[in-house]
Amino acid sequence: MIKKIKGTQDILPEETPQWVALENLIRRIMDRYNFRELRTPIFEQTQLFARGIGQLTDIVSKEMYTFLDRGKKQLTLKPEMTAPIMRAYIENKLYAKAPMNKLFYIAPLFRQENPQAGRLRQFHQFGAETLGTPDPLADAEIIDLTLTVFNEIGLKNLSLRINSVGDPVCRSPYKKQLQDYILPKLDQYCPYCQRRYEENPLRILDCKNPTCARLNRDAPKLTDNLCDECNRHYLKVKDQLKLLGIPFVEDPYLVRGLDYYTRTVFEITSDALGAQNAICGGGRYDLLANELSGPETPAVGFAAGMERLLMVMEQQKIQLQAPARLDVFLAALGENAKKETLKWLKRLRSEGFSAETDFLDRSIKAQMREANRQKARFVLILGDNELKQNRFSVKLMDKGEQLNIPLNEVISFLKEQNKK
RNA sequence: GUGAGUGUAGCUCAGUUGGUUAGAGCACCAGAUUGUGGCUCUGGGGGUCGUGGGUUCAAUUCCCAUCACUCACCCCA
Repeated sequence: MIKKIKGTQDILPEETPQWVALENLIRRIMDRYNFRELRTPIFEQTQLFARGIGQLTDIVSKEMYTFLDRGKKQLTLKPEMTAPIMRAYIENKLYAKAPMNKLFYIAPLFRQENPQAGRLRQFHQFGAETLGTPDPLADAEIIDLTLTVFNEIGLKNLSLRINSVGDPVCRSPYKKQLQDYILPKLDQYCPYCQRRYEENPLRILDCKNPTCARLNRDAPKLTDNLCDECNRHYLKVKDQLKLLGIPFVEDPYLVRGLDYYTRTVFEITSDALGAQNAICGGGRYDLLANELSGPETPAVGFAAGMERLLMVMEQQKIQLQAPARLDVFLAALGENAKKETLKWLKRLRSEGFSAETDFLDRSIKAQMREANRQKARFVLILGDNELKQNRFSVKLMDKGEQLNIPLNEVISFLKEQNKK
């Protein structure tokens, strides 16, 4: 048997309504916040991610699906959306059409990691990016937007953590300061942290190894060493969150994995998930456009994991949409009646009813069972008796009643019933 | 890449201290009700016990290997 690729999932018909409902809700809210959808190709030149996300990040160094096409071009299935959005923004010169662009996406992404609860090789994210302003109000709007989506879904027990990672001006002296603090105890840190020491000492701060966390307790904090501008920015973001009534926790150890972040970073986690408990992450990335040879474009955005959201929703028994119900099941008995079924189905469907019949030549009993299985509201029975009288037997499945309705009145009868 | 756990019916799982025809619940089909669903009752179909090898008179059970899945580490959505 040929099986699906490890870490991928079939989304079965019983699950798709929940997906579609979630997507619709996201689109409605994006519309209210005036973000517009941008769709980009499923693959890109590998260079885009290598330069945009950073060579040293886990995503680029070991998780990308990269391959050569027939022209020996190196391509990569997109592992995240911020770089492609920025590429499209630069390539299509959106900055020239408007001084500021608010964009959103819903897209499948690919990372070659070992799957586990809440982690897949093909997964889906939705997200939004505000391009073209350094204003802390934009940071706050992005955070408010994500929480609005989660609140309207009805999610409970989320927590928002925020931090500022500064900019190159304040980060490099701080890096040195941090390395000076760590160096005397470097041999006590875990092997991963020892490796991070040279390349990315900031990441040592959010190591979850208990020993490392203990050693980090008295480490200098970047938030205490921000330059004036970064500090003012961070204060304004926090002010706005307070004004909006959004509860948050400052986490000086929150350091996000991708290289392009500057200033604001944030993460939203749910206690309903396993080890992979982040449902949303984001922040400001003022330098990415430059990195990709575009015009200087301060930007802020977020990405949220759809599968993880759906997992939390399932745990919290949140159903965005009532399960689908069939309006009408047409049960036909005998050759003469069967000849008429498709014509009647077409009529019912053109009147807006969902309608189905039996294609397996089954008994009336089996057809009724099928109608019940599909939660049909009405069953129209057409047999020899009905044909003789030019009438349908109409069974109201919820009540168990059965009526006799002339053929030419059945549509208006069903419409009348529908109003109740 | 590393570690642990699990593979028995469509699904969830029992079970066999190695022994003839491998079980339950749910689901499916049929009958009780020969033109009527849900509830109930009765019956039925469906399994190379993940795969390959070894030990044995005999393996679904023990041993080895292998594959798949799951969870976790790293990191992330």
